[in-house]
Amino acid sequence: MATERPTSRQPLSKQRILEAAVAFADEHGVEALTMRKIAEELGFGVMSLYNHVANKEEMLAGMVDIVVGEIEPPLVDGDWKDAMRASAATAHDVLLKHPWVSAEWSRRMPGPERIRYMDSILRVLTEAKLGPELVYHGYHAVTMHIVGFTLQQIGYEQGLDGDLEQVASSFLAGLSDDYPYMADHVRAHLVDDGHGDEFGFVLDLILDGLERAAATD
Amino acid sequence: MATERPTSRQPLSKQRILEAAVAFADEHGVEALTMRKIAEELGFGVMSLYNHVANKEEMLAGMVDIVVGEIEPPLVDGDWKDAMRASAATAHDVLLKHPWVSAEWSRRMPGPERIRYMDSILRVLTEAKLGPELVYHGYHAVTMHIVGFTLQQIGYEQGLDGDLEQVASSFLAGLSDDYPYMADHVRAHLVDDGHGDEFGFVLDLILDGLERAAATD
DNA sequence: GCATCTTGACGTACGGCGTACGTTATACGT
DNA sequence: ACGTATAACGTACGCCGTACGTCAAGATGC
Repeated sequence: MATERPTSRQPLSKQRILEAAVAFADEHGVEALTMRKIAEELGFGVMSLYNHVANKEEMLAGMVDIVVGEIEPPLVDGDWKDAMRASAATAHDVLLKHPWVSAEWSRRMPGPERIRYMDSILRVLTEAKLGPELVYHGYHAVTMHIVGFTLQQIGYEQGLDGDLEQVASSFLAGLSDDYPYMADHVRAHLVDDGHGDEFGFVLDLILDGLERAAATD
Repeated sequence: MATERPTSRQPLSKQRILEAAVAFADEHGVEALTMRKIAEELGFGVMSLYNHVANKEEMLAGMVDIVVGEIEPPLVDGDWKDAMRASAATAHDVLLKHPWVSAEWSRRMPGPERIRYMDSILRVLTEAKLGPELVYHGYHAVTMHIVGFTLQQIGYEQGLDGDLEQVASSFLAGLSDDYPYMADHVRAHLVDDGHGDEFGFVLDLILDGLERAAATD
């Protein structure tokens, strides 16, 4: 007859808080995330969270870093472009699975997992013998592509929350005839999601460009 | 002896509100922007704003669109790559002048100015005879680069608010020896801001890649 | 000249937010 | 057995976006 309630009353911890917060943000969006809701989810009072995280900002930083930890870093042996493509693909998947992360990624100093990830990218580029200048630019180009592209993709997808066809056609209806190219582009979005692997297409533009630049040094 | 106060008491309007809000966000950051502060800035009560804007979200959308209107669209005659480069450069400048815009850009449906801008980009790409597939991908690649790159650049710059050298070296001091490539990269950031025009470098990677892809069709 | 309608200002109030602060109950080293 | 540290809790504060009701001044119709 102890006073403990048997319901999921493992003690609080930073890890448990962050995991609950990530799950909550995945489901309801990061803009709906509040300290009170996370506490409630875990069955504690709001202020108990503050024994484990300094404030909401630190919690968000920790959440981002947990998600970054899910990304597979590139393998170091084998073709460097294949390795980068494979790792970028997992990064793309992870960011799509946690749609709030891309927007948070940019405005924060990197946490431990992100440092680890950055280092692995830089290592592969360095060992690809691109030279310091191209490693520097290439690193920025690749990470920019991964986060920027995914961010744009997510923005587009939830801009037309739900029925693509309906939203697009009503958008087209309201579009002035002065913008025929825009109208064509929207229609192009409607013809299946074909257009192949667009993420990979642009990534290859960058990787091939780097390779070519290294060759003509 | 009328009851009017002479101080800047032109009547409120949506345009005046948006301009004040843009200026405020430029100075204090968009996260510090509140309806009360904008109203105070203009010398009115909070709720008077709501006679001109539906809510804060609509206000933010309007603010973004005003800034997008500052971007120079590409010229349609002359070399298409030159035109794209020039327009992208002004976009980059504008986004740097209003550092909060890049982050807001992505999560909104386009407003009138952004539609106008999108159409002008698509027109140049179309008239460059890239073919529909490359226009589609190229449009996404270019706009992704402009917004994504700038967003990343801004995040980096305000991540180390103030003295670059100091922040970077203290970051290096706390960095584990397990990440030598990362350390090298941070040091590379320290050797002047040289590295030339990185924004343009990556943009050229994309533009040249598009051109080459069009040639080998 | 008067009545009516419209516009845009205003103040009040509500629910929710992040979090500072003081209190209390449990666990543990001695 | 007894201090001490840890981590839970509740209360309270200031700020947020905004729903709602009010009201003065100008525009409009007669």
